[in-house]
Amino acid sequence: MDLYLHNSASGRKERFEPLNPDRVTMYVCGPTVYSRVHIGNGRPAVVFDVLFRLLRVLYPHVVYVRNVTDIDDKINAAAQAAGEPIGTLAERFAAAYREDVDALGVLPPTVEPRATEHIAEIVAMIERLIERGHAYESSGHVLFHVPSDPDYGSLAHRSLEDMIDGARVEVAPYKRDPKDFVLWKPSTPDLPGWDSPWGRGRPGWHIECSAMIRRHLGETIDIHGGGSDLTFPHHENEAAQSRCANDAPVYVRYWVHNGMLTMGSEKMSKSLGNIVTIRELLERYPGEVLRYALLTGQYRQQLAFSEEAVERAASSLDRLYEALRGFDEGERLTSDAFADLAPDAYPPSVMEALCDDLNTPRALAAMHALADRVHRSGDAEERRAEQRALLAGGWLLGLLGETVDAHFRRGRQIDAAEIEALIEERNQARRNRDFARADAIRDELAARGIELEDTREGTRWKVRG
RNA sequence: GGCUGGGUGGCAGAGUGGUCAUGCAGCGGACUGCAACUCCGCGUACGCCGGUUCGAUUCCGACCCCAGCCUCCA
Repeated sequence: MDLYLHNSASGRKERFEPLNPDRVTMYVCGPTVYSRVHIGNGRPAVVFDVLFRLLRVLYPHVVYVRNVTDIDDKINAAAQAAGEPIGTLAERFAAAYREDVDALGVLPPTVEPRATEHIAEIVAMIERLIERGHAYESSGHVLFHVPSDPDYGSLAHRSLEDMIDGARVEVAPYKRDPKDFVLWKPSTPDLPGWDSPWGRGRPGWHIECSAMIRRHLGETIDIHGGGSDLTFPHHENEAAQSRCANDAPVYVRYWVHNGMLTMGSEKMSKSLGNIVTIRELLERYPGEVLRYALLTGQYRQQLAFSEEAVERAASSLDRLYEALRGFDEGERLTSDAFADLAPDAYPPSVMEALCDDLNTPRALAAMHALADRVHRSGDAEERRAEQRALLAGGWLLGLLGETVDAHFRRGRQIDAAEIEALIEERNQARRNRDFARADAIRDELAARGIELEDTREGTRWKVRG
């Protein structure tokens, strides 16, 4: 099955053809680790996790790199404010990030490189840029000279004339051109720094990604992902650096950008202060519910985030889990086993939706259609087959990874034996047509948040969502 | 101002030149002792104005409105 992805560079949906099908490469901009991330930061993690899963199904070998930016002025500032060593703070938030996205069902990437572990590569790349006449040293800084790259602006679709010089940035006197940006800057003794041909200093943000990609994935990669707000200037600058420092004619074959989450009508962002952290949400909702909510919109569109959206996601997800009732958990495949299934072992409807530029809303609709098929299945064997299909589709989306039992207990510690005993007592009362007693027991359980359902197979229970 | 992407039923959100998205919520019915789950069914949805067409929410043009990027930002 062919995969189609929207390429930001061309502005259109293109058939995905990896440079080398035996080694598909993908890089996604990870977090700058100076605080807890918000749910908007969770969107690319989840979106590209779905793409990673899909690629693993379609190709034998996928290398997925998601970096950690652990050298940045904001980290320095946060460490100072917290009275904590910079490295300790960065490490703490890197761990927090992993914890947060793990709760969202995001698989670990193949490599998670840190900027500070690639200083040698960064310095070497800057030296190449200077040699080739694309960068220059000035007042202890090294700057990329934007006019030296004839293709600058090709990703973000803007000409140099479009960019109003220094419209919103004060132009530093050491820049030859207002658009020139920093590759290396000097550090003071109290700040992290590394020796370099230009003195003790630290790298600029854009060069980190260029260097890490070159080191781990090579000069040309298949997919580069990230939020649409990184397209300019981050990715444009990154592309310029790599184009000019590398020998390969192409840097990124497919640029893939996710749209922003909005709160009300505005983008969720730290600068606007309208954020809600993943951590805060996890105190109230399962990570899987948050993931479902993030998948209700196609990744390129803006997605309206709200409490109501999360509540809706919770109800929708319950519906899928209801269809898994009675599934023998012993038959459940591990995540790795799912990844190794042949592409045609996944429900075609879900595959087709995802192969069409990751149309997750359509994939979720397909999941609900599969759930319907479970409910309408004739015999136990057919039902089991439909449930297996549902689970395979679920794996692609990173959903339905819990057992039905665990899902409906909603993280609560419950004495199942006691509940079962009460249910038996109630059923005895029902047999005796003592409905007052039966209802009293049901009400008592309901007060504890436990709902009962009488089915042909007997009575079952779940914790109210 | 430049460059992107949008405006779909109560809400969220797909999609399509002429039959159905899907989910949540709501309503009616079946099932149930009553519920819940499940099932069946329901609701004059496609910003505005023109054009093309036998037929447009879908194509074309104008207009209005919204959001993102152009500064750190997923």
